[in-house]
Amino acid sequence: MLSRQFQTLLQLQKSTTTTHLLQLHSLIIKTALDRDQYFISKFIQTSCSVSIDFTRFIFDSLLPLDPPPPVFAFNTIIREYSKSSAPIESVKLFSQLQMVGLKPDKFTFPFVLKSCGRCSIVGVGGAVHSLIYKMGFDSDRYIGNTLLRMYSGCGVIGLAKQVFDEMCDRDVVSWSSMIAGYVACSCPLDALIVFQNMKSVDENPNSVTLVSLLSASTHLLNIHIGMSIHSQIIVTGIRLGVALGTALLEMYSKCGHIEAAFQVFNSLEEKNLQSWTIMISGLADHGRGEDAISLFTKMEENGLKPDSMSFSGILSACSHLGLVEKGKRYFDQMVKIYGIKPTTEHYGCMVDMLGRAGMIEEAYKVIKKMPMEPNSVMLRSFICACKNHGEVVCLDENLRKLLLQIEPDIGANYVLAACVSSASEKWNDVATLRDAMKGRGLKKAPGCSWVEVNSKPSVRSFNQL
DNA sequence: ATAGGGTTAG
Repeated sequence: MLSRQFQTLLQLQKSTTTTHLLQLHSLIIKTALDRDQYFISKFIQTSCSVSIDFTRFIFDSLLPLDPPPPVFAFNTIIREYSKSSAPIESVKLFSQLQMVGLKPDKFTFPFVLKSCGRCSIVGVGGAVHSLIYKMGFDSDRYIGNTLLRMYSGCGVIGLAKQVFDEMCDRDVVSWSSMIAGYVACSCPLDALIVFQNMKSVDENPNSVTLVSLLSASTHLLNIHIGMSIHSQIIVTGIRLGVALGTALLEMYSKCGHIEAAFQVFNSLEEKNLQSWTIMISGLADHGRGEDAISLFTKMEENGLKPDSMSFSGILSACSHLGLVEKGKRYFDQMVKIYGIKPTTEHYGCMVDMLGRAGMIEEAYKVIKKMPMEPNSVMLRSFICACKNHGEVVCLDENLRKLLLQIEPDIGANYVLAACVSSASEKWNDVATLRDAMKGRGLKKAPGCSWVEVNSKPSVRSFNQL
C-alpha cells in the first residue's frame, strides 16, 4: 500500500550527507507526504536511528503545519533525546507538543521523565508529575516506575519512596528501581530493607535487582550479605551475565576476597572493559601489583581499549610496586596514545608514586603543574612523603595549610600537619594542637598521650567525636 | 497501524 516513493525515501534516508537529506526534504514536500500522518510517524521513527540532528531538522519544518505532526512523531524524538547527550531537548519538545495544541499520551511521559532525571531538574519533573496526575495516567505502571526513577535520579529519594509507597501494583522493576535508588543515594541499608519487604510479598528478584543488591553489599563492605546474594544467584540458576558477574567480582574484591573475585572473573563467559578494570584495580589494591600489570597487558592484547578508570588501576599498581619509570610510561601512554585527559586521581597516583620513591621535588612539580587544585588524598600522600623522607618542614607550607582548610574535621590531618610543621606555626606545641582540635570538635583518642601524639603520630592517635 | 520502565566504578 505504501508507494514506491516511500521506499525510495527510506533508502535515501540511509545516506546521511547534507545534500541527500535536503533532497529528501524537498521530495517529502513535493509529494505531499508531509500531509500523511502515518508516513511522518514511520519516517521519523526510521530517521531517528540514522541521525537525530537531521531528523530534528525535518521535524522542525513539519512543526508549523496544520495539523501538527502526530504525537507518535513527538514521542519518537523525545525518546531519542532522552538517551542522547542533550536530554534537555526532550523537555523542550514536550512543551512544544503542548503548545501546538496536542496532548501527551502514556508513551510520552516515560521518555520525558527519563530526561528530567538525567538533567536533574526536579522542578520540571514535579510539574510533569502533576500533569500525569491531572490526566489520570498515575495508575500506569510504566509511568509510576519512571516517576520513581526521575525522583531518585534527581537525588530526592523521599519523593521516590512516596511514589513507590503509593503505587498500587508494583512489579519487579518497581522494586529494583527503589533498591537502585537507595544504593545511588548511599543508603545501602535501606536498599536491603526494601529487599526484605520484596521477599515478604513473594516478588522474585532478577539479575538487575541482584546487581543493585551486590552494589549495596559492596558499599557496606559486608561480605556475608554479598555471599548470601551469591548463593541466591547459584540456587535460582540466574545466568552470570557481564553486569551481574562484574558486580559480584567487585563485591568480593572490595570486601577483601581477591581470590574469590579472581575466580568469578575467570568464570565469566563474557567480560567487558569494566570487568577487566575492576579486576585490575582490585589486584592493585590488594598489593598484587605484578598481577595487575600482567592482567592489564592481557586486556590490551584482547583488543580492549583501557579508559580513564583502567589507568587509575594500573598507575596505582605501579605506585605500590615503586615502578616509577613504568608508571611514567603508562601516564604518557594514557595521554598521548589514548588521548585521555588525566584527572585528579591520575595526578594523585603520580604524586604518590614519586613521593614513595623519595622524589619529593618531582612530586611537588606534578602538583604545581597540574591544571586543578590538589585534593586531600593527594596532599596527605605528599605530606606523608615529606615526613617519611626526612623533611622536617613541608616543602610548601601552603599545601599543609590547604589540607587543613579542605578537611578541617579529620583528626589525622592535624597529626600529619604537626609532623611537618614549620617553626613559625607551632603545631608541635601541644597546647596549640589541642586547641585547634577542640575548636573542630575533635578529641584525642583515649590511652594516647599528647607526648605520644607529638612524637609518634599515627592515624589511630585521634578519634573523631 | 508504528512505541514504554530497572543494573556496575576512584
